[in-house]
Amino acid sequence: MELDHGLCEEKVLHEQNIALARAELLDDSTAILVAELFKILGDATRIKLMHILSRREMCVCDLAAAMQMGQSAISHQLRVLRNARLVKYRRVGKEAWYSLDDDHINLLLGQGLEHVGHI
Amino acid sequence: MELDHGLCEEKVLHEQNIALARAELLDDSTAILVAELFKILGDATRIKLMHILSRREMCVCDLAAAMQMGQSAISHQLRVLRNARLVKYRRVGKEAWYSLDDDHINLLLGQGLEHVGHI
DNA sequence: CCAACATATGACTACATGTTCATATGTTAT
DNA sequence: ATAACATATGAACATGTAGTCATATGTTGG
Repeated sequence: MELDHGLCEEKVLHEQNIALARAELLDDSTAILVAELFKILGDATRIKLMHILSRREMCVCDLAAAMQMGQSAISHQLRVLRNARLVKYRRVGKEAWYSLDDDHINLLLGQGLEHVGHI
Repeated sequence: MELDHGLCEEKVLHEQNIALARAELLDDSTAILVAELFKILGDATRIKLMHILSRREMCVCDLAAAMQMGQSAISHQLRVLRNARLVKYRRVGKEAWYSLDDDHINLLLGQGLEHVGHI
């Protein structure tokens, strides 16, 4: 990391911008939190899972069948979503029924779909 | 990928859920597009860059100075954002002034910040 | 208790990704 | 033309991640 490299030429104008940008800079922890949220949304499998779960509660085995993927892969991804509190689940006997944790996350998903023009 | 493993026990109930989920499944290309969008938002450096650019137009060298990072790293990240059409830039002499491409992306950023409770 | 089943998890592999270093490209002023 | 500067880019390296396989955990019915 090359910290103290010189500023640009037009010192007067640019230093003001730099100072302002620095003052308003997102602090590391916040940036990391937001990035981690988006990172979790940044996988097609998880997107599909969440899209399914936004419509109905499903158990792991059925999710695997619907997505035509192995149970283990689905389970691993559900753990990621669980850890990020994006999905919740309840146990019914040997089955685990998953659903979206709240509507806020559904809103984000919708915004994403809207942005790529598929809504 | 273990495609044809058996369904769960409660065939009747579950098969309906599976069929519905399959019918409403996001198609691959859409899921990948959305995932790629979120993936790009899934990095703290890019989040900070976009946060800065949501407030004011900045040139590469000043962004590097404000974020205390090397010019090359910033430039690489700006290219990622550029390719995803999340930022735009205009050349002024030797400088390149970057800004957010539109407000929609700013909305997504805000939603993310809101979700992690930092707004 | 035991067998069958649903889910979770650890280890491993293949692949993607962020930063750095060195260098190329392109612009301006002399 | 040349030097100084701002930006872009390629290669290399370190780290992270998604899926697979094998297996563990935990539940239900016999």
